[in-house]
Amino acid sequence: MGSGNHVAVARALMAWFRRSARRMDWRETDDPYRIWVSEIMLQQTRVSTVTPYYRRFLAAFPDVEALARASLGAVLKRWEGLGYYSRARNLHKAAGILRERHACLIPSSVDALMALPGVGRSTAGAIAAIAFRQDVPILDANVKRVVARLHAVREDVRRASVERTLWEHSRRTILPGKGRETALAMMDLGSSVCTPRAPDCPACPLAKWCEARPLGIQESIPRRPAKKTLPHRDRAVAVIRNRQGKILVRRRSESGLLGGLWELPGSGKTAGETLTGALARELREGFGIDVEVDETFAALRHGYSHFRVTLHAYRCRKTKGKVRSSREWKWATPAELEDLAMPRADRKILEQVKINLHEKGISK
DNA sequence: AAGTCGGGGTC
DNA sequence: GACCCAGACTT
Repeated sequence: MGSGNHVAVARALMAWFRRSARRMDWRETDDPYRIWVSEIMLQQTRVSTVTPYYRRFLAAFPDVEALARASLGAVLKRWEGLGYYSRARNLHKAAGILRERHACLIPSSVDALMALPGVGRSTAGAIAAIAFRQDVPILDANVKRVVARLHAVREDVRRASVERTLWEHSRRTILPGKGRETALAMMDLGSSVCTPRAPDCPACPLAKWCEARPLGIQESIPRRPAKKTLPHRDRAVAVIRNRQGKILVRRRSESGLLGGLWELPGSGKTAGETLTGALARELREGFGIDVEVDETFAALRHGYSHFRVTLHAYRCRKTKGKVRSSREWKWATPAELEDLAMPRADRKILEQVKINLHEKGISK
């Protein structure tokens, strides 16, 4: 594409955007805090998924001060089910930094934004462009796809050298003085017209400049990496009730998978072990209690980003010992369990527990 | 550069 | 089932 066409492309994009802009809660505000929250929630997450979470989160934490003051547990509870929980941890941590060092103000420069935990170049660009109306580029999945097709980039778009090229292409789409509108327009175009599969090229305002379209290769850009089959694990989890009918739960480490969430105690099996044997061992080593592993009442398949797991839920009875562990744990009533942030899979297991209790006519 | 990190909508 | 999503961070 000739360099002289960039302004024409940008103008065509703007004209299309004025007719086709999508409406979203976070587009109705100029509050940088709200836009920041939305950008974090939207990382690797669809608009339709985010919307209800965004509303509940902002109702609970309406500004930086409220978020910084809240406990991590309260923040994670509002994030429960949204996934990628490091986003919530980083958001909470960043709020603390903003309160201590920035008088609760969101910085406006890309570099200062990138210094916040959980804010990379793309998110920093989006906040600077949308909240502060700067002429800076973004490169989310939508924009990456649009510019890769526009310039017929056949290489793997994850390669660093290719990514630098795409950033430059994104920068050239900015209509001077219209950084905010350009960013929103490119995202909308990628979301509603230049879609991963079956793009609606006849409706595309950039069709006459698109290099992929005349070659018929638009659907194979960006090039997908070869699919790899995800490993599968089996895991046993225990439902242990004490004499008050409370259930034993423990809190996961704040780093790593599902960090900071509460879960049913459980274990994977190592070589030469049975699943129930591994569960008994984990409870002995991790909590200092002996249990009798009773019947299994649920098996749940669940997929994570890089592996799959089948959770086998066992009812267990404590036969000896008092719970003692270095990890954080508690006996929780059903009502208390509702207030803890838990992984989706564990939540489903507990739903089964409730149903079973109901069927057996046991109250509370 | 490659791996880690969720969950659900959608085809 | 596989693919995809307003990516960041660690190793």
